[in-house]
Amino acid sequence: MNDALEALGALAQETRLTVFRLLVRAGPDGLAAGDVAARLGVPPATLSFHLKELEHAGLLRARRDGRRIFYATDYQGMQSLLAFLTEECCQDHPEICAPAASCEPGITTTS
Amino acid sequence: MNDALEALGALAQETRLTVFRLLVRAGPDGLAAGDVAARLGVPPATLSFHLKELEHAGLLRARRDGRRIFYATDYQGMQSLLAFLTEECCQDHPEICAPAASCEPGITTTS
DNA sequence: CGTTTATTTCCATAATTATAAAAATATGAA
DNA sequence: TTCATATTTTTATAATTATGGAAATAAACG
Repeated sequence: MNDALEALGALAQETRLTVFRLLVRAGPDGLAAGDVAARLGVPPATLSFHLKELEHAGLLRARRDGRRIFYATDYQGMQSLLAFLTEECCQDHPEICAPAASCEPGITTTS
Repeated sequence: MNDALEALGALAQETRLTVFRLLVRAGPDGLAAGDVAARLGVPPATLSFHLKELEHAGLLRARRDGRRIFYATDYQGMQSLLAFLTEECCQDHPEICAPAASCEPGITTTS
C-alpha cells in the first residue's frame, strides 16, 4: 500500500509523468539526467528533485556512467504498481479490467 | 495526459486509495457515502471531499438513491488510466509490462 | 409545515509539495 | 593541481492540498 502511494504520488505530477513516459519510451538503457533536462527544458536542480522522487518511489533506477548519471525505468516497480491497481478488480469482475491492462496488439495501433 | 494526472493525483492519497479499493471490491453497485465514512472512520466532510476528488478524476460515479448517494467505481475511467500507463511500455518491450497488467487467474489466489 | 437522516459546501488552519537560485559534490581531462 | 562538466543538496519562497467543524442543502416522513 505504501509503495503504491509513493509511486502514484510520484506519477501524479506533470513533469514527473512526462519524465517517466520519456524513459519508458527510451527503453532499458534510459537517458542521462542532462539529456532529460535538455529535452524537457527543465532546470537541472528541478529535474534532479523529480528524478529522485521517481527513483525513491521505485519507478526509476539510476546508474552512473562516467560523469553522467543515466536514469531508466524500473520495470519491476512499474509492474508492482499496475498489479496493485488491478488485483482487487479482477477477483470479482475479470471482464471489467482485463482489456485495459492487457498487452495485446490492437490496443496501441501497431498492427 | 491531463486525465491521467488527475486520476493519479486522486489515487495518490491514502484515504482516497483506500476508498477506491473498497469500492472496487464492492462491485458495480458501490456503497453509500455514509457506509464508506463509517467503515473507514473518516468524518463525513472529509470523506465527501475525497469522494468528489475521485469522481472528478473519473474514477468514481455517484448516483442518488433516496436520500443516500451511492458511489461506485467508474471502470471505464479506471481502464483509461491503466491503458495510459501501459501503452508506451508495450510498444517496444511487450514482455516487460505484460505480466503485471494482465488479468490471468493465478495473480490473485482465487482458483 | 417541522423533524430526522444523509451528504455537501464553506471556511480557516495545517501540512505537504514544487520551484529554482546558489553552493556543494563528483568525475574526467589537461 | 586546476579547470570544465554533470549532477545533487541546500535553502527559501510559493503554491497546492488536506482536514474537520459548522452551516447549508436535499430527501423522506409525520
